[in-house]
Amino acid sequence: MTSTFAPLPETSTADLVAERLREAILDGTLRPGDRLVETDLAERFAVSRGPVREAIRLLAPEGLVVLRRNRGAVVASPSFDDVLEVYAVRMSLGALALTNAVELRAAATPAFTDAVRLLAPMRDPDVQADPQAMLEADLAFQDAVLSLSGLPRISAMLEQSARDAASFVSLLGITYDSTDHVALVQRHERLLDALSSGEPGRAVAAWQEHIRATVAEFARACPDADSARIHDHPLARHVLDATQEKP
Amino acid sequence: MTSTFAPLPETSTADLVAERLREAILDGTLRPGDRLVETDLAERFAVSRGPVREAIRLLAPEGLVVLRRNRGAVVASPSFDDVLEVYAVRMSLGALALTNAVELRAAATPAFTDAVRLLAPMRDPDVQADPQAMLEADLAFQDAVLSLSGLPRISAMLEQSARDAASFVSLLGITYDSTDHVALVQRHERLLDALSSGEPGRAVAAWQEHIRATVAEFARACPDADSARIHDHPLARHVLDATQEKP
DNA sequence: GCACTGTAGATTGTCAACAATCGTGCCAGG
DNA sequence: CCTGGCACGATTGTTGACAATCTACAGTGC
Repeated sequence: MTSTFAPLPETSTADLVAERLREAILDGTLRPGDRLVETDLAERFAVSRGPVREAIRLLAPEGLVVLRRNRGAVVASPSFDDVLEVYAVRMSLGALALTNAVELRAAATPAFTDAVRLLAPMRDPDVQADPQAMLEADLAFQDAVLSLSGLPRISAMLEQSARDAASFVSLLGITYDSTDHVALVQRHERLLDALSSGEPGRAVAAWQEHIRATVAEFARACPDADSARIHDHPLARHVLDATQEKP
Repeated sequence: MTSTFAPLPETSTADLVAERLREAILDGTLRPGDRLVETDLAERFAVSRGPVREAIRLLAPEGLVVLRRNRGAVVASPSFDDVLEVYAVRMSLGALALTNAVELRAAATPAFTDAVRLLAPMRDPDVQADPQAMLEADLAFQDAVLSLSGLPRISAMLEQSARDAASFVSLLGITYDSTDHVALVQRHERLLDALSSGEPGRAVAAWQEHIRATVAEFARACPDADSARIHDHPLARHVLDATQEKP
């Protein structure tokens, strides 16, 4: 195993608290609008207010909570417009990343093999049965593929947008019941094929198709967005129509 | 003025300290690799370590400092690769934002008039003589134009990337001596014209041309990047060549 | 002379108490 | 009945002290 002697994770108490809070928000224990009271959380986690405060400040730039001076923090309440924006960013930067990956001949690298391997869990029925696990496997795969770009900053932004997207699932009350896992895996396979082909255009097209399908699924499952009005949003053209404008 | 009754700035001590540190980094008082010792800073600003610590944590996600557990924070040392990445993001998301702005008929809004007004300071010889002031005026104008998209998240990301770009100027030791201010203002004017024309393609093209010129200027002035090797970087095609790939 | 271990000083991580601020409910006045 | 001021409780903002950790340097054994 190459990762056995990798640098240890640098986890402070604040990081641990932040991680717990993230989980609580993502699994629905904490719901949009809920207040995060430093004193309460400090008592529950059996630490002082310092690390808790730091943890909350850590979640703010991630978009999971919103801070208001002297009034504490509350769990964020995103709208469907946010979903469209995040996926528009994802489509745009993803295209950039994948083009770069192709130009780097990423398909021939060990990192590519690792990415291919990450698709395996998504075919596992046990994983498919657990929405949370499925979501995490999906995220891990997409992060790995997009990291093939060799662009650290852009990869980090894409990972952030992936976490945003994941948080929308719980914050908007998406129900994952009959999601078509097979189609999802197939889209990922097509993406890998396109990367192997060495044609940037094919990779970008596969990516855009994936985003389009994901947003469409979101729109169907999201109680907030009545499907009729979605197409009024200017961004809908970008993230729902397969064809994109040319410069 | 529309902003007279905007919400008051919610400035805590930590925000003030962060602002001072930002200035210190941006004007070169603090240089890449310099350590930020909480005790020292607390004493200088005449506050306790708490707010200083929080301020440093605030600068970390902005990319101005890097944190290492139990070892404090140091001022970031970006490379020219970072410049290319940031401008690639800027080109990509800017195209998205401007397309949206055109589709919203932004040219007919008061916000557009405000943006036009922001160009005036950049023609002022006094401002042009002060690189710092010129940079800020440029940033304010670009932020205003890109905000016409009506996409809050994407506008925020673009503002962040603009701050990143500004920080590179000092962190990479760019010398601003003979920058062609006239050409810069002309590019901005062309961008406004394109927005008024109502053709998304023209706005995007003007934007890409602006990014291309900016990066080229960066490459010329940056002592770190020997111009010969820049074009080896895969991103160079995107941010230096005017033509972009089609999906 | 070299590699390793142990200690000292500096610095960060954490804590608990104090001060400042906000929201709520009550009460007087119109 | 509604409006405006006031006090109280709850919560955040800030502080200084203590504990844990890191880096550098000196000392020990080979």
